[in-house]
Amino acid sequence: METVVIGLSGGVDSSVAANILKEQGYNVIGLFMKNWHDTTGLLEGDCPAHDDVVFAQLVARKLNIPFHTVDLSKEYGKRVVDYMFAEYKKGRTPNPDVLCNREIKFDVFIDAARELGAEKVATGHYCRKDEFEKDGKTYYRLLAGADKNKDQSYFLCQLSQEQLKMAMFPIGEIEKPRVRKIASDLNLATAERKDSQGICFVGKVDLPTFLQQKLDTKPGVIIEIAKDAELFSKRLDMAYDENPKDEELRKIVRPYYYFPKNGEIVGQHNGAHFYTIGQRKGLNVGGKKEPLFVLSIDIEKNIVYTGQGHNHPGLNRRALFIRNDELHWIRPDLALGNSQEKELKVRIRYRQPLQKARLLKRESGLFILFKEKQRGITSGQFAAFYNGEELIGSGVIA
RNA sequence: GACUCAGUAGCUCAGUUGGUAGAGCACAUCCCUUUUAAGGAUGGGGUCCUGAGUUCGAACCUCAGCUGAGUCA
Repeated sequence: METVVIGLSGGVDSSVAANILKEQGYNVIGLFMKNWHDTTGLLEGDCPAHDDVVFAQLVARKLNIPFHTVDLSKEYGKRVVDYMFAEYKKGRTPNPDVLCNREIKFDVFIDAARELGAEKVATGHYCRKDEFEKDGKTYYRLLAGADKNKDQSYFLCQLSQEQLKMAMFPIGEIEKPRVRKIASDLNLATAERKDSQGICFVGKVDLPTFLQQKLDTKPGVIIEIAKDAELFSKRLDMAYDENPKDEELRKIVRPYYYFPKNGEIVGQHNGAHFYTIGQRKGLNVGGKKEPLFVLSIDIEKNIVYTGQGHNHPGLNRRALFIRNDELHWIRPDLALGNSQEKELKVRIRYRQPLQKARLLKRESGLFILFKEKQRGITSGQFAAFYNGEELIGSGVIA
């Protein structure tokens, strides 16, 4: 009987996942991890994370499986939270949960699970996995969850074959309403619990407040760039099917760089690094016909550039770039070689409908050209590439 | 110095031949969502520049004043 350690979070998904494993005949062990103790900037009054361990334990008892806890907060702080602050400081917008999966749930957590005798590790993610042989070698595939609405494969876009090999996703084949139903049929304490939100283990925080722990406030100006600003008309654009030269690729992939003379001052902010591209709320600038969105932040000069309306040219871009050292293939056998190209589906944020795109690999990195212009392409976020249902790679947007 | 125009929610403005006010943006809350965002719903908020007058009744009419913008000398 194979031993599987399931990460019990105190939510429904992992509860039901544990039950499914049990029914499938595995030797199941529940392991709860506590990764964060601070509550700075936490929203929602009381701290719901405090109850999580209690719920996890209740579920383990109900399912009659051993229950353990582990404190990985030191590693979490070092490998996820520090990265977060560092990225924001650089003016990028990180995705801590993608890192959390790569560095914690499918790394140090696996180590902890192994100490309990785990041969496999399971989580309550909505995604699927399968495997196949090629040239005598086993390859693992990360697939979207059967519940299209809940598919969480995006958050696992940085996993390796090694990590995938150990992983099991018991609820990947079923839909959320069914998960709820199973939980309530089993009378699990977590059946009615609200889905968790916010940063994994940290919770729903007010970002500026949270970031102020380590990042200083610094007053600066908000500048509005008109829709018809000259720099937009000078911008290179190209048809999706065109065959671009390398030089054109480099141009089209570049974010817009603004200067104060390109627009006019419309307000004040407390630190450009507290904002992200595409953001609308929190600018505190009124008197406009259409809402103002952040187009760009300049960390050096501490300026937030904004533009009016969803269709602002500065907000919608055709292409993005991923550096070689920030490019990751879940399926190394499908990695594009330099000068190779492939049409795939890409998403640049969780739950975004997949977008048709051309991936062009060059010596300097990977260029992604979208069929439709994309809103809020943001440096530091992850672009994930799908071949049908399968997530084959990802990278950090430069 | 004269004249013209303007002064209405935090901002930009609309408004009824006179019956005590609205829209967009901003903001708040909730929903959605294991990132950042976006999106959806709901909501709070106004001595209608000040004073006097006309009127049953004025933010809308009259007069004076204050403030701002502009034009002409």
